[in-house]
Amino acid sequence: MAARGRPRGFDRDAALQAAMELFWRKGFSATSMADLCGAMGINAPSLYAAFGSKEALYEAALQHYSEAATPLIWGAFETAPTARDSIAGLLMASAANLPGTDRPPGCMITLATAGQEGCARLGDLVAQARADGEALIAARLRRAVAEGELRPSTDIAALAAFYACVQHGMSIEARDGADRQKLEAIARCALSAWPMLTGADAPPLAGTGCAPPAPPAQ
Amino acid sequence: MAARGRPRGFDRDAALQAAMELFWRKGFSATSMADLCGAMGINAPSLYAAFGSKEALYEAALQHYSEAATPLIWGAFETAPTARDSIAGLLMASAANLPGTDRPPGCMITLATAGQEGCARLGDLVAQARADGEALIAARLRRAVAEGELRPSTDIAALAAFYACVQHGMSIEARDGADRQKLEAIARCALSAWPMLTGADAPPLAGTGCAPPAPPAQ
DNA sequence: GGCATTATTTAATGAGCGATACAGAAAAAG
DNA sequence: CTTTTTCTGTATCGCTCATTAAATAATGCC
Repeated sequence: MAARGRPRGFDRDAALQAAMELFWRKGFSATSMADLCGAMGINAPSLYAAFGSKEALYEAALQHYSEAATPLIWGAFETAPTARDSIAGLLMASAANLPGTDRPPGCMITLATAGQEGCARLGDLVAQARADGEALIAARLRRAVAEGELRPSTDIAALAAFYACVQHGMSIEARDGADRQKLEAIARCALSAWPMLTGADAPPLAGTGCAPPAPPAQ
Repeated sequence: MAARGRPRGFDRDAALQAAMELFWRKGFSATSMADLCGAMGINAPSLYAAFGSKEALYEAALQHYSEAATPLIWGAFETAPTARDSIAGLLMASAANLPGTDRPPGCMITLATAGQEGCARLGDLVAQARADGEALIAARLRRAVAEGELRPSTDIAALAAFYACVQHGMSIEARDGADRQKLEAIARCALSAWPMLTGADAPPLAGTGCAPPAPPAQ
């Protein structure tokens, strides 16, 4: 089937890339249609014809981001020989890629706040993507237990939450200007807990002096 | 001096509290004047007379938040007998207070994105507040070195960045629905690295299998 | 009482928002 | 060629945004 009618006068992928960078940097609601049209080099009707709406364009930009960023951050996660290597690779790749030299700093998914900005559907989308990351870590740890790398008593949920938390925090640090060296230092600190978290049968940090729960306040 | 003129018909602190919760939950630009007026129970001119502008109101709300939240999170930080206790208390208090049961989840300062939303002044304000938190941790660690608790070779910058990163990440987890138990598990994991990070003269994680730096991509 | 001062309500301001109607332009199909 | 189809530019839609002018109401001071 041939392309009927007047051909599109712009590169759809390049326009999507420009929209992604803008959404990534400024968030959903702070990015206006005028901003988008300016960065994409097209007028509003072309944008609507190609992407449907501002919300649909954000969704496409998120997909585009995920396809570009996932192999960089998670590329070696499943193929690494040990769970320890998987997580070390994840954190080190995050440290290498999150500082924004030519790109916006931090992870677009981690820093997205579309849910608070009134658009519940987009908020669920990015929250789900964040949860998927933690689930990937947990699945890798479960596999390590099944393969005998980790003890069955390993607190998988706690480890997955911890390393996901560190990776999320690194996006905030990156957005505040942290460079690669600083993020790598953070990653090394987080990884230094690995033997303690996986080497003992006792629950992590038992008897290390943490105060008992106090009633939540504020 | 007596109060001349018609007295104010609303409670300024209660209105500020309502504005704070709205900004906290939705961010600066996604919170409209109509939202604020509705939550504060006043009309726009009263808001402008009492606070000056939307931006000034955000600044006042941030100040109000800081005064209310700082003692809860950082209250025992300086008085704790050891740096280890200071940081454990910081993370455990964060775990106790960040899950939003009756309040918005996560830390207002950590999650603030006003800078990306076009208002540079407010962005600098919250970024500075985040940097201040890390500086507090670093100062506490320096004190611990001076008092002999920690070795002079301790990598203070790395430790401060790491624990600040974990605390920042906890706000993202809290906003995604993490409860107190989950955040406490994260805190325990982070604290379990303490002996490794402070017990050796060697730089943290030397020879623990972290890949050498690769060229940043994406 | 009347006057000065301050707060409140109502209503309106201009600007910017996301989204579209319409006409013209560029291609394939007949 | 004409017709059909699709894209592009201009101009605008109705709406919401933050902000404010004007009029009214409530207090202290005289």
